[in-house]
Amino acid sequence: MNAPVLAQTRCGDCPIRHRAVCARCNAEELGELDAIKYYRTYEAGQPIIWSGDAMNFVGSVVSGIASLTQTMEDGRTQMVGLLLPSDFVGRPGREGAAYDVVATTDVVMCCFRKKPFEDLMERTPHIAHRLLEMTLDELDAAREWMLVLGRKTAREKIASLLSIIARRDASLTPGGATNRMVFDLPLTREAMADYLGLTLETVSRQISALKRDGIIELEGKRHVTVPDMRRLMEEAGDDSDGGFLG
Amino acid sequence: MNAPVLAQTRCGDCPIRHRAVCARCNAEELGELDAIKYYRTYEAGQPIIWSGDAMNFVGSVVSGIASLTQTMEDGRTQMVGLLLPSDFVGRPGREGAAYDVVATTDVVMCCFRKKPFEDLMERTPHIAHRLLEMTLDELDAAREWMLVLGRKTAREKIASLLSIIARRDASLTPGGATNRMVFDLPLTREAMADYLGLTLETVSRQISALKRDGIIELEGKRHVTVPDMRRLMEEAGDDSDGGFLG
DNA sequence: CCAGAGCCTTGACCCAGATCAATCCGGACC
DNA sequence: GGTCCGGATTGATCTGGGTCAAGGCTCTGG
Repeated sequence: MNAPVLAQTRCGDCPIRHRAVCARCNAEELGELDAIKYYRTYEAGQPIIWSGDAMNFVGSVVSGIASLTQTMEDGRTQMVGLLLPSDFVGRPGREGAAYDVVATTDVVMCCFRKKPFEDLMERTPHIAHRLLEMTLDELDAAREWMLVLGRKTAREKIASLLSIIARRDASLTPGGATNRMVFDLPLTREAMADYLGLTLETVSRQISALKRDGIIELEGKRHVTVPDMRRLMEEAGDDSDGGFLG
Repeated sequence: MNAPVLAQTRCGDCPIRHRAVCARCNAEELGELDAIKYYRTYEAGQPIIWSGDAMNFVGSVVSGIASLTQTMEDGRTQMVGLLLPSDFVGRPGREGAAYDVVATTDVVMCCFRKKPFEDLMERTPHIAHRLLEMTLDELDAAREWMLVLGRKTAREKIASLLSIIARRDASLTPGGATNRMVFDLPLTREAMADYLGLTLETVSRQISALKRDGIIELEGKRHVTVPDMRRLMEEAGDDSDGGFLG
């Protein structure tokens, strides 16, 4: 099932043009990247990296969904990042991993061996530049999320998560954002709870409530239709549409 | 009162060697930095930048404390970053500010005009490199904080904040970290509440509780003595000491 | 076809932390 | 000295979301 993806996924002609490093590379740099890259697949539920492990690669997600999580010794866990296709993983210049990375669905990663990648980065300023931009984006997303975790109600949290997933989904789909959105939830209720700082029961109840109130429609447990994104974003308590439309 | 600081603060001989850009610059680069830098002071409570405003500078905090906050239209606010001396402010390559930046105490900033700074960054790879490192640090801190916001109890949140402040304080003080720590809280109870996703009443109650239990001692409302950092960090629920000691 | 496993939903109850309200304390200013 | 004012504390009460528990779907495998 992954085979066709692997076969056609080449850095110079990447189906998703992973934002990480390819977007602005010229042919020569792409050649260098090609020389140090390799693909790996992980099955749903499989760990990609454990927090604290030495990490000898960086890379980006080609397909599937992975998550960054942090766990306290008594088992409380908090998801601190959601990695969708084109997202970058790894910390150039850092020794170990800071968080657990787990494949939430089946995942294909495009990896670069770390040392050569860092060398290339040294010689190629725009790669460092691009990486800085991406890291700033992630920082913004993390800070946005701090507001969700610290100040939003359970209902607002669910609405925020749904609208973020819808938004990211739209950005990957040619055709993009419309007022009516249809997508599949890539997360279990438990994973959503870990992301939102809630329990899975509360997640379930709030999803039922949003359904009852006509904000979303559900087909099965995962397939979501949002008849009116504006209403969903109101529920999320966002003061703007986050650039989602227009 | 700020005068002496201003007088002696020169990039090449900065009292705090602000981590931002100086640490690895050679004489020539320092000269270029000197040419585009200027100092600004802000009084406690004064806004430094409003979210969405155009931002024509980057810089670092020389003295005092500033905070990054996000506010929802109904007034709920969440602090998303605490800027202590040597911390960097600004997003090279970005247009506007993403958050409100407010001076929590009187603040002195060392600013660089943005355009020339970006040009310099273009020509000087190690500055971009340094900035990437710093942004990765901030991202780690933000993600660490997501665990605090999402999964910790009020008491653990307070203990986490106190130990972070103690830790940062120690790193600025020659002599550094010991098991007994003494410092001043740079934040009001309300600001602490905004950082922690709590109300100021809960903050007050939990501080009283930690005092009652002998985890901390208070002199006045702001001066804190931690007789045993290990106990405080236990209360914070951290699985490690965060590299604080040893 | 049934059994079992995973995941999800729903109900009943409880408690940590929010909310509302009454002081208190310490500095600034008259 | 007294008054004012902006924190901070403490108490009383309420409630959103956690906890515990009982099923319900749906897919897999026998």
